[in-house]
Amino acid sequence: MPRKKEYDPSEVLQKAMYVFWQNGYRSTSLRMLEKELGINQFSIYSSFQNKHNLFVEVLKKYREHMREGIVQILINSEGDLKDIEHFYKAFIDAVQNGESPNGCLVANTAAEIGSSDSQIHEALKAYFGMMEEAFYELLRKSKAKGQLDEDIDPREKARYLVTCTEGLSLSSKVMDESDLHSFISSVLASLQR
Amino acid sequence: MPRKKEYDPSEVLQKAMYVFWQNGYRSTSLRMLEKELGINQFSIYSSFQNKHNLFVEVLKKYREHMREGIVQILINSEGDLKDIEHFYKAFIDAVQNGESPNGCLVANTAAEIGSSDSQIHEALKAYFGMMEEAFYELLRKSKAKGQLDEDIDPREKARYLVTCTEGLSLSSKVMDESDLHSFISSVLASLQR
DNA sequence: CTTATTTCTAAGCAATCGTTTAGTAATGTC
DNA sequence: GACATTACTAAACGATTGCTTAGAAATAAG
Repeated sequence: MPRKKEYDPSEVLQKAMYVFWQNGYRSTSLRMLEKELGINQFSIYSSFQNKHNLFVEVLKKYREHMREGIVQILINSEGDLKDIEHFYKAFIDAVQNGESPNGCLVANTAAEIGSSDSQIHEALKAYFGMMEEAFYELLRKSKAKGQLDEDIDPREKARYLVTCTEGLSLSSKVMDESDLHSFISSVLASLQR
Repeated sequence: MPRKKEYDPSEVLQKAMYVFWQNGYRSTSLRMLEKELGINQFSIYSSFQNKHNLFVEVLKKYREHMREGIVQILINSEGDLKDIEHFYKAFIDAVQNGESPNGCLVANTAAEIGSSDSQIHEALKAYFGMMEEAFYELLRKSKAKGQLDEDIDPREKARYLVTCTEGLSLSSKVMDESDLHSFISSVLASLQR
């Protein structure tokens, strides 16, 4: 009976992710989305309810995007600490070559919205949790191999590395590339004492 | 000849700083400023030209605010690495007790604006430079005292600590307090190997 | 072909945005 | 006290915001 959608909501969500990523939540207008997604405002509302809900969906999509992207470097690692360096360098590279056009979407959203919106806050925590697990598993394997000192707590260090990642995202907007690489060296050195 | 201003532009600037700090650049409207500053929109424009210029002035004010505030812990230090811990804890405390209501204004602005606006970008770099110098002088003294390892480059570590500060600001919006303190421990440990 | 259902286009809603302007009030000099 | 100069109030500017709606177009079952 019904008429078929002329667009794929999943594709549209991906495009929306990049628009929000580039401009931030509040500065992204429905007119911009309408234009970039190639669909009418009505269709956005019928598929995603409203701007806020669309953004929450975008944050979930971003988590998957990262998990299936450069975070694979951590997930596929067998516990070599060098892989943490590879991950950070891949992050900087993605920022520089335009793949991650505006740093980390979660870092930007944490700065913009923080904990004032519970749904968004939950999405941010979920992303942090995903990153923490990726780092934790790597550190755990590394410790099992004996590459990581016995007195180091992988859980604590995993959280430390998450915060360092967000710091790196911020600094990538202010410092030059050499400073960012030097930051990575410092972080790595703090694991290999 | 002229009529006198009924407000102190410096006081007004300080109030504006808190409004932008709380809400971010784009989400702060002139109606909000009008209300919080207690002066008319016309007066804002006659004293500060426009919203953008007011914000640039606010960023300069914020740098002074921080330098004369908790950054004094670093500046007054005689090279004890414990003072870095004191500084970070004071930062978290200020976030928690509402003194720094919304983390670090510079971190938030870096996430929101980044390098897309040259005047704002310059103000961010100036803030980073101020923080770097504060950390650098502390580390230099610490090295002179022999508290810091010989093979550590104070300049590199100072930049490392700046990025950690910004990361801490971001994480303070997502993680709980115990995680933040554990982050501080990890950062401190990375200096005292 | 008719009909029920859904999606589309495109216009429009009130509210708010940054900024400006017209007119009035206050000040100090002559 | 007249006059030039500045700061005030308050209204208004066009543009843009998130969101809604009226009506036409498309689909598939009967």
